[in-house]
Amino acid sequence: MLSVYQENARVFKAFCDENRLKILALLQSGEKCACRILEDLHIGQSTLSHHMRILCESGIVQGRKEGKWTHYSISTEGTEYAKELLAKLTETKE
Amino acid sequence: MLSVYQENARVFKAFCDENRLKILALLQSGEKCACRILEDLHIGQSTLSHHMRILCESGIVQGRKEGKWTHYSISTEGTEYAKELLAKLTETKE
DNA sequence: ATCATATATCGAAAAATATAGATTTGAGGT
DNA sequence: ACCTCAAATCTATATTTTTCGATATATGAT
Repeated sequence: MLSVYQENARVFKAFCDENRLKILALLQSGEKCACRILEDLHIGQSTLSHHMRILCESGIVQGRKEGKWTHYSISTEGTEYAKELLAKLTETKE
Repeated sequence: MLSVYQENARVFKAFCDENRLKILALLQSGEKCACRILEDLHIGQSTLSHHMRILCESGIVQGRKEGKWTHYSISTEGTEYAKELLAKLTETKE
């Protein structure tokens, strides 16, 4: 059981790591499979898989399995949710 | 020298830790001094100081020294910057 | 059935981060 | 000058996260 704070923190884990920001930058030009992302990053395959899991758990990225490949893309819904959450976390109500 | 990825990651470090989200929640009701925040959190004084530093480095929080106290508050400019950055990092341009 | 490829998972090591206690700094008060 | 309080810094430790190599799983090709 995660607290609300932990759940919210999980959303922003997508953005607080250098490699994950690089992955997001690659996905901005459209859906990519893991092997394609791997070509552009200087990390091992299992490390990439770890980052993709965190990105998916944050809701910012979604994966689509097709045969041997998993195609990853930026999730519009997840992104909207993160934007709303950021607004809520920083609004001041004095 | 930090990369642009590292600099952007630094902004979102404010939101990817449970205790920092609790601190931000406390600051939503207005400026608070560190000793006041400490009362509501189950962490040591040096640990709080560490988190306040990260929050300030992210730009989301600003500190104001007054005598013995440091008063912390949510920064409107920092918050706006984070919102714009989040939008940029997640926009798709296919 | 065997092989090759893509990716996830496992287990361990390395690196980064969070935490706490002790010390330091700095502002007031007596 | 001395004491107290607020907060930062220092040092060490605990915990978490990142990373990698090896292995497992699953799909498609031969």
